[in-house]
Amino acid sequence: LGKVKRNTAPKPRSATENRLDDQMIVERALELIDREGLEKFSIRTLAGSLGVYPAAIYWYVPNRNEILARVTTLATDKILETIRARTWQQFLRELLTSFREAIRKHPNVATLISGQMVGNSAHSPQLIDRIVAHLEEAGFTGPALVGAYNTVIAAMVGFATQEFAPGPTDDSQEWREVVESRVMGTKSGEYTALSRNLPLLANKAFMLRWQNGVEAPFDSSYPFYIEAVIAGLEHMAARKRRPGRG
Amino acid sequence: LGKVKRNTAPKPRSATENRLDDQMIVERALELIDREGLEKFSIRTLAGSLGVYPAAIYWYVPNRNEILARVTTLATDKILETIRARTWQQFLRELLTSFREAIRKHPNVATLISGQMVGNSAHSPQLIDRIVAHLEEAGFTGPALVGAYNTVIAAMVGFATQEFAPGPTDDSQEWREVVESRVMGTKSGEYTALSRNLPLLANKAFMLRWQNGVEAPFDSSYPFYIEAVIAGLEHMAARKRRPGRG
DNA sequence: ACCTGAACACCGTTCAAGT
DNA sequence: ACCTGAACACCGTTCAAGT
Repeated sequence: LGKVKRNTAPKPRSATENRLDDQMIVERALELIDREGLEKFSIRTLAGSLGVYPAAIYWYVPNRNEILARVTTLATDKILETIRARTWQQFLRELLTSFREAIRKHPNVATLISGQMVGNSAHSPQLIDRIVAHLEEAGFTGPALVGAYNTVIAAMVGFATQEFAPGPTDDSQEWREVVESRVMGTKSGEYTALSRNLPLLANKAFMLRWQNGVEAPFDSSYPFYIEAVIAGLEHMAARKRRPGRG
Repeated sequence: LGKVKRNTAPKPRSATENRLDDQMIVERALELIDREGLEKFSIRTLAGSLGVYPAAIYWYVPNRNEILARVTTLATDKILETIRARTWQQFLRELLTSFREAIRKHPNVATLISGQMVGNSAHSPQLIDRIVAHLEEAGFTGPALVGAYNTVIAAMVGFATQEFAPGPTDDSQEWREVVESRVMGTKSGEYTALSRNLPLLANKAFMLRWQNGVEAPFDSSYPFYIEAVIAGLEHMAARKRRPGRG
């Protein structure tokens, strides 16, 4: 009522926070992305939230992509802390669980992480070192160690980032209609395996759901997935030990 | 020499292509993304490339996100065609290989696919039906079928989209320096497992590379990954058949 | 029905100028 | 050293107007 929208003018900073630095820029960016989503995030809203003009950001950070890269690091850099595993199997179990919990807390960065983090240069050497150490413990050496390492990283990132990635629309009713029209709107009796299992899969499976992991988490699929990944690596480790197999 | 940059004015359409439609919009969009990358893609350059004003696009397509969603579908909708498998294991082997080949041809859409496709509503019911049918063949029913299905989708999308996702910079020398400074720039002797295996992993592993899958594909890691996924699912199928286990 | 031409409300980034 | 204030070169999208 009578309020004027003034996006260009920064709000005054409070007395306690009258100096900017790069850490508070990245932390505030993560807060804003958590709250408003990635699409609404901009340097200008970030600056406004910090009470400065947009150009002030560039004194501390070279560009927007650098902020986003540091946001993904911030969202995932605690995943090692809770892990207390003795065996390599238990380590992987806890690693995948811990990573998923991090994404669950920051679902709006999920797409950033799958898009940037792995291909690029985020995570800490500590994490990489511990993964490699546990895979050596499992018996992997040489090219098999490389394969096992890449399998672990892809497995860690691949599931959870998909599970929690925001849907195509905020309106789950609209999303549901798109899914249903695509799955149902076909000649009856054509996709027999799919339609037979549709009650089981509906809203519980990739490409057949209308809510993302925040509202409808894959809480029973994920343990299955973890055990499948570990069993697969156990099999490959055993295969390595009898090289006559090919 | 003397050329004037005129981004706002559309080039005249040739006589053969003087009518627009949604299919050619999506196809041209994919071409432009393949050629110039996702960051440079815009409705305005797309319109310019088609010889029309930007607003003309909106007669056929509701918004930019819809174009991108249809681009991901276009880039991946042929993956079933080459598959001639008899067993479910061989089907998964060919599926993961075929999906990776699709991403290899369109690396600049990799981040779109991991960000949108799976969480959302892209793929054809045919693909889903065939995956479900082969997992039933493997012996999965009930919640285990859901787990196996989600495992297959996450496995299919997770690795290849990461592998081919564009790096943080076009300059691989710069990328290399970032990776090296992060991995090397630590107290010597601290990350023993990592530094011991660094020659093996360098530029062949996620987070330890400075080229993406286009220049340095994970051609030996991917078969390892496929076999690990299949072996893991075989293990879970066998576990299902003796329910006293757990 | 299909597209133009212009406008609206934004962007990221740069840069001289202030303090 | 750190930030302002304004500008540049873009965006996606809307809409009256043309044909």
